[in-house]
Amino acid sequence: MGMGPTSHHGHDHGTPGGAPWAERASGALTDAGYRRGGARAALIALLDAQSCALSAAEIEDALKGGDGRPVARASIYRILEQLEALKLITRVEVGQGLARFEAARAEGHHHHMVCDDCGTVIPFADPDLERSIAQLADRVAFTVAEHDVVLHGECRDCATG
Amino acid sequence: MGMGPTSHHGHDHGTPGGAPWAERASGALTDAGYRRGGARAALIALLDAQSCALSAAEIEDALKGGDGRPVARASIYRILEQLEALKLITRVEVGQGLARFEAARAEGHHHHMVCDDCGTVIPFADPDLERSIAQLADRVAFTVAEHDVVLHGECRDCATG
DNA sequence: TTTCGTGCAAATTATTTGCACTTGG
DNA sequence: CCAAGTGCAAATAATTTGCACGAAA
Repeated sequence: MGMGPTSHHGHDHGTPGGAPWAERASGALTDAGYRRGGARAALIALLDAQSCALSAAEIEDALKGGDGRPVARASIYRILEQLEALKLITRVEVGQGLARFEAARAEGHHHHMVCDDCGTVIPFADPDLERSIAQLADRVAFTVAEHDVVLHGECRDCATG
Repeated sequence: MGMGPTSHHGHDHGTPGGAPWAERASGALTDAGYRRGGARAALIALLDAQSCALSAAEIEDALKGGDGRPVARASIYRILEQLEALKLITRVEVGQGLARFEAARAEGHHHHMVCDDCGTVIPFADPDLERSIAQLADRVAFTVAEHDVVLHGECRDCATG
């Protein structure tokens, strides 16, 4: 239950240019007693480079395609499970029958729009929406740890063309 | 594209006691050219009696357990697919690796809280949240047809006991 | 009767697990 | 050296599909 390698405390917003998430993830894994492993490092690097959620299959393909080293599907799922347990990544299900995963960064909180026509997933952020959810979370007889908002519809390309 | 049995127009909130959804569903199916079928009727009746989303397995068990007549799993999925295509039901995915379905009633719009501990799914409604989503929908370069909000955390029972 | 609806069983797809081999500490 | 990390292939779980029979129009 360490605080992580660096001396940050509480939130850690900002730092938009660099990407401390990969470091934080590696540190948290070490703290949790995990060893260093090639597959895991490749997966973390890939997730860190994404701006939105990827499915296990997409991760496998990206790593196979030279964007890191190839990692077996089973390892991908196992690593994703570990990362999720440590809250380092977030699982996103948008109704396509598969799960997507993305780095959980305090500063990059967002939700998703899904084009039910072409399947594209587009991220978006909205402070007002977050405020509504925060207020709601205080009122319900339920301890809210996370929340997900998914908008379904048609993306501009599908609506236009 | 009928308006349904009664002469409502625009929103139709209220009608809490009766349940015109089953009728509307049957009517829409007939309009769409479907015949009348026992399995489908049983499924519609079951969905109409629920206050929240059920999974395919739960539907199968409920129907097998005397709450209607037994329906084969394949038929359940096929019927759910038809109902979803006609927007008569809504598919809800809350991150448990399975899909849930519920009647799409204009007057009963709500979202879901999922206890990540015991798996219970609890419905809730919040006008302020809806307002935020409606405003957001107007601003984005995306045609929003539906939306889903899922709160993850711990239910009162799991937090207390 | 003629087409659609339904059940059963096999097929698919996403994900998990078992086990042998490799590697980090 | 030893336990943890990883790959491969088989096992599961949810959902879909093919085909034959029964029912609605």
